[in-house]
Amino acid sequence: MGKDHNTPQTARTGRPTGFARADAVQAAMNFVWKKGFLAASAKELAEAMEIQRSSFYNSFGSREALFREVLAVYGAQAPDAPLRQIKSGDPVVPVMVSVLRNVCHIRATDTEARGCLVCNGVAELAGVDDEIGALLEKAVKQQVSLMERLLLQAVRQKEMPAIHDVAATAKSFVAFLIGLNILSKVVRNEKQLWASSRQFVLWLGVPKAVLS
Amino acid sequence: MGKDHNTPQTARTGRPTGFARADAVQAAMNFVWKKGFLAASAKELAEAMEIQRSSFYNSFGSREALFREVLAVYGAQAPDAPLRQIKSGDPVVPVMVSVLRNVCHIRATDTEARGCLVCNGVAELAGVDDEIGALLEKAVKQQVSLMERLLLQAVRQKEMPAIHDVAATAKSFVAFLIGLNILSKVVRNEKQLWASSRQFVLWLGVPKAVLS
DNA sequence: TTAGTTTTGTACACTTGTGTCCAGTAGTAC
DNA sequence: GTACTACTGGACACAAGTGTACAAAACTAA
Repeated sequence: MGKDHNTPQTARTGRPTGFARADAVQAAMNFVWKKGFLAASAKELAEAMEIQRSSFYNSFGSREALFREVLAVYGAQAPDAPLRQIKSGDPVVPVMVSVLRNVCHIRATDTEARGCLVCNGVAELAGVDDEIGALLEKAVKQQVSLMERLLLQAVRQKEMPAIHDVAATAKSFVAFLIGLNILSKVVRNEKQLWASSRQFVLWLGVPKAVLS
Repeated sequence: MGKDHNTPQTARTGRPTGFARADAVQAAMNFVWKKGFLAASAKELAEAMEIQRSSFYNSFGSREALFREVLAVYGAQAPDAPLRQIKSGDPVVPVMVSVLRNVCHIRATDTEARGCLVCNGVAELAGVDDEIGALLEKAVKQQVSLMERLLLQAVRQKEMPAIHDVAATAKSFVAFLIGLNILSKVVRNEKQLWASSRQFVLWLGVPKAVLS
């Protein structure tokens, strides 16, 4: 019958899978992160994951299906993930600041200078790929909505001064964050990246005291 | 003898080239802009340029050589080109503002939502491709240096208030510009893009009067 | 016209990648 | 042990792309 590709659970019968799915997805993520989505062929992906191409197709079905899993994993471990965990009532500004600081640190210490997988992906696939491209576009739009919510919350909680146009400020923040991630592929100095980011949050009206 | 690939001049003897080189480069640019550098095969490029593959290799030598010409053409017609024309003594802030406004306009009205060729290219090739990737990285670094020079000039000419850390501010500007270009592939509304950009230049300390 | 020069159409000999198929292998359930 | 099931290695038949080679074509100069 139709094979269950997206089956995280181990089947209770039959020959067991000869590899850990999570490890394989992680390996695929690292490969795509470096090479880009389109340039990563099924052959190369299978090699990077240390599995056969037949196992690749059997377990994941297609490159696109794997990419969806890769993006889910990336989203959970990306430096901006803490922003998505903020609940109503939680402090916002300290998280925003630490996320920015972390982006600078992680991007600058990545010896391969890969930047952000989502940012790279949007640059590569938005408007080109209907499946993964659309997924990435959605991620960016959600990031914008999230920032609108968080900025409103921060103002309401008196963590920062009033904002005239929250929608515009949210987009400025997302634009800066994307640009920072791309720029980090070229400017490899953490202090310099942080100096720019620090500047940016001060413009937002974040009190200097929050910057430790 | 070794063929002169990068020969813009028409040879004075032999069979004449059956196509206009500038048009072919323009067609290649539009193709790469949409598809990306790595995904553009010599075959597809030749088709897009409406020439034979043999003519392609004969006239340009390689994909990389063509890409270099493409980038030169792009650089001259990109919306941020006016920044590179500013001489010492020229006004800076009006140009900065009009460049940002133009980026918003051009990106939003591009029906293919291709964003910026250089930004896309950096996301795709920085740290991966030694030839074109390195060229793009250089372009970004030059943009940072240029902004340092222009910000200093603007302050000196009393077009904007003093800046504490010019290097950091220049990088913030470049990061925002890159991010804006990437974001424009997802946020397709010119007014929204401009609202964010307007916000950003106000943070820079540009007087509201300059924003017409 | 003839010689000299350069471009162009087509073909060649690869290399790389694709998705599928299936026998063989390695487990579980009874 | 005997079913039953699912994963794996290797092969297959294409499809696409690479860079080069070379004769025919198309021009200039003498």
